[in-house]
Amino acid sequence: MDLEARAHAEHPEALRLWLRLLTCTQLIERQLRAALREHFDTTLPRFDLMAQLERVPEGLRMSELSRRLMVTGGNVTGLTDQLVAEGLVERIGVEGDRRVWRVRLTEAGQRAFADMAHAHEQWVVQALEALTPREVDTLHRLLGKVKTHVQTLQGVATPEDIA
Amino acid sequence: MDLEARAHAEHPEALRLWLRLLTCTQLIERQLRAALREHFDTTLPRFDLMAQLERVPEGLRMSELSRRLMVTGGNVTGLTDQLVAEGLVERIGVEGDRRVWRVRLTEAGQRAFADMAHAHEQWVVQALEALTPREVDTLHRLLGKVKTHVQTLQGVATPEDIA
DNA sequence: TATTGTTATACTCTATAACTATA
DNA sequence: TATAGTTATAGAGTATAACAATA
Repeated sequence: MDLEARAHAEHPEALRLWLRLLTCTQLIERQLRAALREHFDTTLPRFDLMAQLERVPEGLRMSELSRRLMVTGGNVTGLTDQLVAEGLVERIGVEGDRRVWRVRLTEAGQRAFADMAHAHEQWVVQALEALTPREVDTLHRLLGKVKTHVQTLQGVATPEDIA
Repeated sequence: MDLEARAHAEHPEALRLWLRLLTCTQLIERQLRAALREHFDTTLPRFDLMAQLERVPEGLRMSELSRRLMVTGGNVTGLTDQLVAEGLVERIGVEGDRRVWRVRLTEAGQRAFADMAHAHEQWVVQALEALTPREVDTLHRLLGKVKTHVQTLQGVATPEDIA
């Protein structure tokens, strides 16, 4: 358990920070995946897709889901197909452009998501409970700088990006 | 590009922090994967395996690599096989126990890793260049608290964990 | 012609479990 | 019997590219 081994060289502080960032994220993500699997028989990408829909009751088109989840269109089709088969989301035609779908949570999907989101939140809170509220704030702010910079580097340009 | 959508509920600060942590890590990791692929035709797990070996010239046994990389044994066998086929690492028998191997970098592997590590470091430095040295320090320290706590929760208990 | 979404396919990464060979 | 490592297999998760329908 020490992924933090890639350190060496001229900027050891930056490298060490990156490796610690990666380790923390992996530890928490692994736990969340396992817990979602165990308690709700679902996966993180499916949870994320539902989380996007939960914020937009009227639904999102496939291309918008693809952009927000940062995955290609084919994957969104696959995830959506699964969730439709389970009755958690539905595709609704958009009048005026018959190529486009709005995807939205069904009522069952809303109920299921509420349960999952509640448990998910508790797992996250537990993982981060070593930090004081002030430290949570500081971390959030500093990571915000990193996020903005990296997005600029990668030319993502998402003014409508929230949080 | 806004994975940071799962927020809501009773502890929105913790959730927001987790989602930002995840977004930052994914953005950087994606870029590193793409760059390793493009410039060195390799992958992050292979790079990580070589990074572990670079610190231990005499080599590590398969089980130790498995522990350090946080993946199961079968995966280490597969990664090692690939790297052996390319002449970057070698398996050496251990006298006294014929079940055990020491895996270590070959000379070619050392040279290849030095190149990759140098480029890798520059990519990381660039991703984190929005932070002052002091902020890098703060982030590293706060994430250290998270890491320790999560490892305790998961019962990992790794006193020999470095960094 | 361009765009939206789907299909087909393949590759990386990972886990589990059965297996071989030593101890 | 227990341990070190391997093999076999399966399933996420993701990407690319060709495709159909519609604009």
